[in-house]
Amino acid sequence: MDIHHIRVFASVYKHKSFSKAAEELHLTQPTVSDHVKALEEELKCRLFDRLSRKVIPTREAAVLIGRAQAIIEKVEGFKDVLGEFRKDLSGHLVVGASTIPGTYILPCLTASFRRKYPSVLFEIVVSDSRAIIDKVAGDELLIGIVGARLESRQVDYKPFLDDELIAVAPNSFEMRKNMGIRDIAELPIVMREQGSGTRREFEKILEKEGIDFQHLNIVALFGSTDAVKQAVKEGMGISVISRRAVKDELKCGMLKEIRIKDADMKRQFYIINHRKRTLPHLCKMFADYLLAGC
Amino acid sequence: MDIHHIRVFASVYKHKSFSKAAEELHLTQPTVSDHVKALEEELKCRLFDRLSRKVIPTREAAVLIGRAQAIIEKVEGFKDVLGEFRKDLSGHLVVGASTIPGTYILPCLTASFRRKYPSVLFEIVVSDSRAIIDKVAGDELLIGIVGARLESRQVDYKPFLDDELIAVAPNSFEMRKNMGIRDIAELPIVMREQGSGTRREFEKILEKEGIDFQHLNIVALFGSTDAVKQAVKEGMGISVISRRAVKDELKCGMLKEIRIKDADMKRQFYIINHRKRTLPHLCKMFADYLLAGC
DNA sequence: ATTATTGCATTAGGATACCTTATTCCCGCC
DNA sequence: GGCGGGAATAAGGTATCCTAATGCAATAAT
Repeated sequence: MDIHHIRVFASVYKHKSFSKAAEELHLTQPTVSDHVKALEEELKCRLFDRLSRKVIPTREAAVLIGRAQAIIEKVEGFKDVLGEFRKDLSGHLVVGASTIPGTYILPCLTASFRRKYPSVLFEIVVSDSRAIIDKVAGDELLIGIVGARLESRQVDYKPFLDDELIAVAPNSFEMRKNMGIRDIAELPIVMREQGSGTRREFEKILEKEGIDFQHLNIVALFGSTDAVKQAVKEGMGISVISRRAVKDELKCGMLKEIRIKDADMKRQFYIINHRKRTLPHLCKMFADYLLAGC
Repeated sequence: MDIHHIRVFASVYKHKSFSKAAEELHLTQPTVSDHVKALEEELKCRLFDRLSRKVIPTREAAVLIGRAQAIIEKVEGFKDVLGEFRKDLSGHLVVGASTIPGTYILPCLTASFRRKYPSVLFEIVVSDSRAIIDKVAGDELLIGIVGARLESRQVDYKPFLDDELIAVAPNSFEMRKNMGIRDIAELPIVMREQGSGTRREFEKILEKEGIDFQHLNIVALFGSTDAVKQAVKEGMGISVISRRAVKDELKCGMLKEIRIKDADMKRQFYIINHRKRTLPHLCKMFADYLLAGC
């Protein structure tokens, strides 16, 4: 019982002719004969009386034609269901983000996306990079934006925006000229916790310069970027932090940047997703929107 | 886009497994893989994420599954529609019949059929054999019961009941012993019209005996059997008529039978239908009921 | 770590169903 | 009786579908 047979049956019924049906379906007349015959054998009942000049459907055919048309319609519509679904850009979109992207990047980007697609409801889950990566690897989150690239074979990283780490000090700090990375390492430092992408990038920079992280003069660890900023403002020490996080403070003079002459402090943000999972349409649209530069 | 593909898709969705689906559908796992792949290519979207140990439907699959199940259900039901239809033995059943069957046979048989299937509405069209045969040949009637076999390549005859023509005379008639067919031919005769099966059978009998119908002493022609009977009772002459038509009159002595020693006056009734048309189910059931001896 | 186990993908082969062309058959119509 | 329209039949090629065997990746077990 194939959809083909049903299609042929319906066409013959419509035209009351095998050859007309063949024409409509771009088949030959013998093929149509064959399919009708196959259906008749399967149903164990004659569907058409083939008179010399005309073809007359039997009562059974008349009973079946409605059902046949319904089936054809449904099958035709099968593809279209997807089209409808794709057009409908609304729904609940959960995005994981590490601290910097979640706090200083996504609020702006989600706002602009929502201006384009107003019926989208965003939920931004903010945590540190390690936690977001784990959640994506573990299928708890479908998409995430993080500031570090940690080993995980489950996760696919796509470079997103550039960022730069800078060293910041309290406004009272007396800046020397031409400070290098090794000078920084001598100062008292306030840092984020272990899983932080910012911290990890800083560790990598130190490593490249041959400086052991253990030997830093770390005076406090905080679970949030804001806490770090507050601590620096209070004069606990300096910190190394995303330029994006302290843009406002630098502008109004609450913090000052320590320019470092010898280290490349650039870093990347990444859009991440599970390597094997297909993103739902809305999710994919958002990712593409971000990657295309919004 | 084949029904097969959809069936496989639905099964994989149900079991979240290609191999379980293969088992359910009595296919092999590669076949299932192939079909899913074909569907995915046709729809240009991934339907399942194949993780190592589990298969997870994508959002698109979730959207399609409802439609898929609806299609499958409809296709499964396609055959059953016929079953339902066949069970329903009710409706309007038009049967053509020549005079004798229509008057003396069908009333009894339709009554017994209706005791079995009470929701059938009979309509018996009575005319002479020629007219009924023409209507069946011309698709005006689907089924008929007649007392003569006339040439028509459109019509299929199935022998039904036996009948016997007998000669009847008014009660006042003075019977001689050992009357033969040639004696009958001498008497004044009352007859049915040209198209009558009874008349035609009588002509055939005469012909076999070498008697020319033109030489009969015909005194009246009537359009109905009852009229003939009345005429005989009134003493207009004798007649040759179906035994079934005069059963009651013979019993209560209103007519008397003239026994004829030398002629075989047996004849057949036939159930007829168009050679090329398929009978609707109710019609076929009734024909089978009659042919099976009720 | 190494080795099973599970589960999907891939490949090659053979059977089957499908479609086509050519031809025949049937019936109604000149 | 010959003609013509329309379906059935026959024969052949091809695409499809299925099986069996193998590959490959991710767990789970030793």
